[in-house]
Amino acid sequence: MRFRRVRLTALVMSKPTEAAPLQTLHSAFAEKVGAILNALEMEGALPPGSSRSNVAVEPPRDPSHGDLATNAAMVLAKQAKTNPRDLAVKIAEKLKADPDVESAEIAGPGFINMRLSDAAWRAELLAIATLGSDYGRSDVGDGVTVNIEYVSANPTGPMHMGHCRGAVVGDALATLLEFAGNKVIREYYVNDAGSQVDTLARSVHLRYREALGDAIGAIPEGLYPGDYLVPVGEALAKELGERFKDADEEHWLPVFRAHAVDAMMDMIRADLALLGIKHDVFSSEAALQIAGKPAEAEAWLRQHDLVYDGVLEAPKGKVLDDWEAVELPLFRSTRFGDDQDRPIRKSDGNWTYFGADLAYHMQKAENADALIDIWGADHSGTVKRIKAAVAALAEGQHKAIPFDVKLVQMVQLMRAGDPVKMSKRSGNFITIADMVEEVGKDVVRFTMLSRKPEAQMEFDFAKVVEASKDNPVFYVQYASARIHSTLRKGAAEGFAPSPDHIAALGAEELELVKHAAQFPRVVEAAAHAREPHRLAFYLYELAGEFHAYWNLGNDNTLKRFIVAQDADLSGARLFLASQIGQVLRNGLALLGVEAVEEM
RNA sequence: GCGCCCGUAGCUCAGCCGGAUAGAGCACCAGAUUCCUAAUCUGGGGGCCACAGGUUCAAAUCCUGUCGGGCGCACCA
Repeated sequence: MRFRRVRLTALVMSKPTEAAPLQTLHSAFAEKVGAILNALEMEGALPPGSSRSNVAVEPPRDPSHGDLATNAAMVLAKQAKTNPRDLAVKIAEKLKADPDVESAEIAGPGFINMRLSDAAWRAELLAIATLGSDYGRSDVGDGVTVNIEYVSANPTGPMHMGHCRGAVVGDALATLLEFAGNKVIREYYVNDAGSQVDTLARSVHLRYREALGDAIGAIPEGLYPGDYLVPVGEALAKELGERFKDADEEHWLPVFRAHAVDAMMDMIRADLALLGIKHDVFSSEAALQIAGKPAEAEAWLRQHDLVYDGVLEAPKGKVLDDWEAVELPLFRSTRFGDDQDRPIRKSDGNWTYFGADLAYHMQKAENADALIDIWGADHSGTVKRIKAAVAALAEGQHKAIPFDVKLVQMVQLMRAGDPVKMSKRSGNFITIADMVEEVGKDVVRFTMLSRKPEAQMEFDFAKVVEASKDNPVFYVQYASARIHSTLRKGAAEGFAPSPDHIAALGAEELELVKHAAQFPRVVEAAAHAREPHRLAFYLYELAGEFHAYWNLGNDNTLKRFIVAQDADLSGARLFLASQIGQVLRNGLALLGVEAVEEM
């Protein structure tokens, strides 16, 4: 497999080699190449300050080319006014002087292929053991505080399937970025100010009357019919008595709205907990408005001539009978790449969703260096305006506010090949609680993370519980289970994992180490790309390598982890097994999936 | 009509800030179980990376256009 390249510039500048408790073999080599290029600059073979932004040190696609390869000579030849191969010779010479480098050969148009010494790989195996659950942890995030807003489902009902993917992706991304050296704020935006929470309050009021003995009949069109509101109504009946039973709506609406939202958020938090998801901050849209944030934002934007009063054109390509031209306060999002300026207030004076959201993003930017929103693909149309808002803020404050909106595509639920029908109106939909109960948290999480989020996916209840390699989560967990089973058996027979004789590990075992040693690179690449699914694929491959090695023992008992007649070798192999298990565990932890010890 | 995402093996998908002969699983074919868990492994066939141009020493990857699929396009949320 291939890995995203590690940029030398960042690594070389970061810190001297001697400290580096987080240093792993691959980052060490990126630095070594950087040091060599520095030396060549001193010698005059390279112009000083040459741009290295395209220099990569990475495992070659074809393993027969060696353990590591660099394209440095090809990238820098032009700047050095020489040809790639001549420059490659100079770089390779210096690489060969490194004791960890067994060979450095020039190949193709100017690649330098390195083979590392077995000792270097054994040292990496020890590093895994030493770092333990910190193996793979990185400081590339440089302590930058990232606010990740995800889920943010409307507080009108339980979490259902539509929320699931974004929830899992956001959570895994948060964990990943933390591991990669960022400070992370996990935030949930509670949309408790719109008309839909009024609808919710009315629906709950109905259930409240029902609990007090009124015959409510069928739930009227336009209200939420779901049974989940029954206990909310009952609780309110108990708490408030008959006080609001026959009162006018204006009297009870605020009370019921607040109670209903609280009850829904409790339910949502419980649903999220089933998936192992916990947010740091819940921000209320209503509170934001009460605090006057949108008004502040508007004033600030008007000052900067970014909000003006204007009239929108009628939408094209779509016929609206009730459309009429109205003057509204508009944000100049077209100045930042949007197709149309966007209203921040409605004609009734209330804030639009966007108007509040704009202020909300400004609030988030007060406490974070970078922002990430995880949204469902059905909100793709609003990405440009919110990006415009953040861009305007950044411009006004003369600072960069990196901002990413990740769109996760819909999940098509299937059951043995047939689509599962859901209808929200009838209150008949599959909730996250249903899903977790049916297939388990680990399956839901791993499956959601085993596809890139911007691609549509199917989730087939029948397939995801299959206990076979067709199902990646089982495949990876099975590797973990096998490792623990071996360690248990070893312990029972008096063999303990030990680093003392890892010199006994041969080429086949070191192949496994080489794969495990990719983990820190994968973490950095996944964090950089903000794509946790890369971890899932990596773990699947590592598990595959492990299963392949395991099966060598079927044909040849001397290749098992436990070789009864050789305690030293057994200790070394069990040590290897336990470190592979460590890497699997570290990777699964980033995905929020348990590394099982038994299946 | 416009915007965003996607198009890679028969199927499901990786790979995409350019790098060496494009990968995996499923399915199909042929094998491995006196076993530390066969819930596994080994081997095989299978590709115009949607299409057409462009940039480059080098394009599945970047740019432009076309076609196909999904999502969205009122002051809703």
